[in-house]
Amino acid sequence: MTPRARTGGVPRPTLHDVAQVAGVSARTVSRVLNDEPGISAPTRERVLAAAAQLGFRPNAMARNMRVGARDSAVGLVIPDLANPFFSSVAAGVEKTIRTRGLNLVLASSEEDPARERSVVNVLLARQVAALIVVPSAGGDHGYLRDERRHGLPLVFLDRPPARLAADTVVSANFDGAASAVAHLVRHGHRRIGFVGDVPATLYTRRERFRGYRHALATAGIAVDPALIEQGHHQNDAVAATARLLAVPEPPTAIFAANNLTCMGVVMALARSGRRDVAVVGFDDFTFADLLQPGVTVVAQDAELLGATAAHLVLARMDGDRTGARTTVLATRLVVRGSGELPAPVPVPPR
Amino acid sequence: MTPRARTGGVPRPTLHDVAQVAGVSARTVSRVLNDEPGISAPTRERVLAAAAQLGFRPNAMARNMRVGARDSAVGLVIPDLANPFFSSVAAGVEKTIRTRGLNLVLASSEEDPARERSVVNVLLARQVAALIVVPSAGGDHGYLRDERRHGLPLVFLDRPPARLAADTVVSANFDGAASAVAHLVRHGHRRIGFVGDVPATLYTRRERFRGYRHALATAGIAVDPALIEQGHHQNDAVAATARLLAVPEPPTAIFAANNLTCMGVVMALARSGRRDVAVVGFDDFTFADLLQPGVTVVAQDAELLGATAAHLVLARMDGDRTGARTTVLATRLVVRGSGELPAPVPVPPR
DNA sequence: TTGTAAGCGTTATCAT
DNA sequence: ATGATAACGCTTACAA
Repeated sequence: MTPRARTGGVPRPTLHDVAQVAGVSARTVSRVLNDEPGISAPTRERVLAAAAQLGFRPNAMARNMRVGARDSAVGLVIPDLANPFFSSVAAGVEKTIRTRGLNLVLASSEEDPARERSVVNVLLARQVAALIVVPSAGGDHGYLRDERRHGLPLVFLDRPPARLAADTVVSANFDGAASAVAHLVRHGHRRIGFVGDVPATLYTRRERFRGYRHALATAGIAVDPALIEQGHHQNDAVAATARLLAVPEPPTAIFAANNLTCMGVVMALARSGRRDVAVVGFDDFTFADLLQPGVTVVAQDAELLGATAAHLVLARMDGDRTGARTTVLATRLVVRGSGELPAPVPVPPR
Repeated sequence: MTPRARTGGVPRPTLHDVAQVAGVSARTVSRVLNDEPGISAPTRERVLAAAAQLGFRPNAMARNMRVGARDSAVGLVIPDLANPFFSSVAAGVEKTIRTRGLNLVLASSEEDPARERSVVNVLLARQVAALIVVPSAGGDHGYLRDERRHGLPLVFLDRPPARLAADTVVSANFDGAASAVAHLVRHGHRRIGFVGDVPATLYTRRERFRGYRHALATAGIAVDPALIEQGHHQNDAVAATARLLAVPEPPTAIFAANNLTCMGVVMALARSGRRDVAVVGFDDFTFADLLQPGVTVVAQDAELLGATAAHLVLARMDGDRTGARTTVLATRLVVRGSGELPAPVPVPPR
């Protein structure tokens, strides 16, 4: 009757219990279970039998502690599990790390820096072998400097950290956005609306907005503040689109800066029966090709983003001690129709 | 120079290191960090300062081991992280357990019973506080009987376990499917195709097929094997739909037994320009309401499914020792247009 | 108010 | 080929 404060039920058998049943020492059981050499066949048999009979399961916590190794888990912090972009990222991470027998521990920060820090601390206390973080806007990651010094593989994903130099994997947000807007310009548009993420301080939002402005500037088009809107959820974007269409000289095209806003823009246009407004979105989504017209997007590969971060983690675990690096993954313009709608008023020839 | 086999870098400071710097014993540091009473203010200060200076982080593994508690994590095994249904389930679990300070450890089984068993073993070795499993078809969960005996809260989700009595949370698959098909019958259809999950042995597939047959039988319609198809991925369902439309007396309506197959069916119909075939799907999906026509579905609440399983886990952790129970969550028919297309040939009056 | 010793379940070291 | 003992980092008696 050991005084173990378990959830209830019979206490779980330990190595010693197995040893006792098998009539050997704990060390021997350990040897057998770890396939160490120098064990006689009969002993081996007896130990295995005893373990099976008791339903023995090694305690990985105790093992890790003794071996001084960190846990065999990689922590991943994402802002929102229900957003398909982030769940694809998670899938990419999981597929990559499990080739090395590592597990995924997932936590959600709800896009809140305080909560992000709290879950990061929990993961670190659990001795995760590495940490991948999609940082929330407004955070400060200086507190992770020590961890890096202590050798923790730490990679930031989709957005760079604040006040800390660390490995980072991001999409080519600026280039992608610029190419999207240039695409619209090429189709004759000069009044191009922007519907961005929230908050406006978010890295991806800022970069994509830079790309938007750059493409306009390149085309000699002035940025009209009346054409700049935002909204994080679909419904916000629906409202934003309505506002855009109501300005005195409304846009003939809209660039939607992420998957959710793009869905909102598309919804708003579909509901109001406007099939003349061109749309290009950032980040692809299911059914973008089935809508009428198909939605032209700048696609980023979410799984690849996750896999790339995971590979970086593995390299660090393998002893790569080179300086922090930033990897930028190219985006790809996927032409489907909505981005090729011509501007209604033909551009006058030069 | 302690001989710790860390990933590299400086070894991490321990309680003793902090004690040494603060000039107190480890016990005192422990007291301060756990806010135990009986500590003088100055000592407290010094300890806190030392901990901060060293960047000390308590080792949760060591703590749990001593306290005899299990890990503060709940393990969740799902077949596929990239499937929005399962990521919503995960979101529901996460939101619920974090109200109790528990973390989510997620693993993917790839719908493979062998892999499922392997990841379950890894999670158990990690001493997860509880386990929620979406079991793959063809598995045998008898090996978990001991765990239940040892008091491990264990809940099966979306599908029941094989060869084991344990808590289970599922949707009303039979009822939902039957109501979907009855809905089509009500709109005059008598040639109703079925596009099911893969494998055909999958619990949800079997239940939904039972519902399909039941609804047909109730309407006095014989099941025509030529109208039964299947496909797990969208593309398979696209092909399945094409085959259905090619049979001598093709269906005027299709019941798609899950979200992916439904997307495939809708895609196939959209691409072939068939707007006359009615469709009802099982499980809702984004944009189902934006397509032309909107897709009528039997919606199940994936997040609620996850939350319900998590609540069951919490109850078990709180000491609920009653027998294994099965919870069935109702589905809801969401009418959007595709399921209300009338059968082209009017049904002759009786 | 603070410290000492023991022990959680495992593995490493050194014997035998 | 096998075992006794210490140790991993922490908390819980029990002293002082």
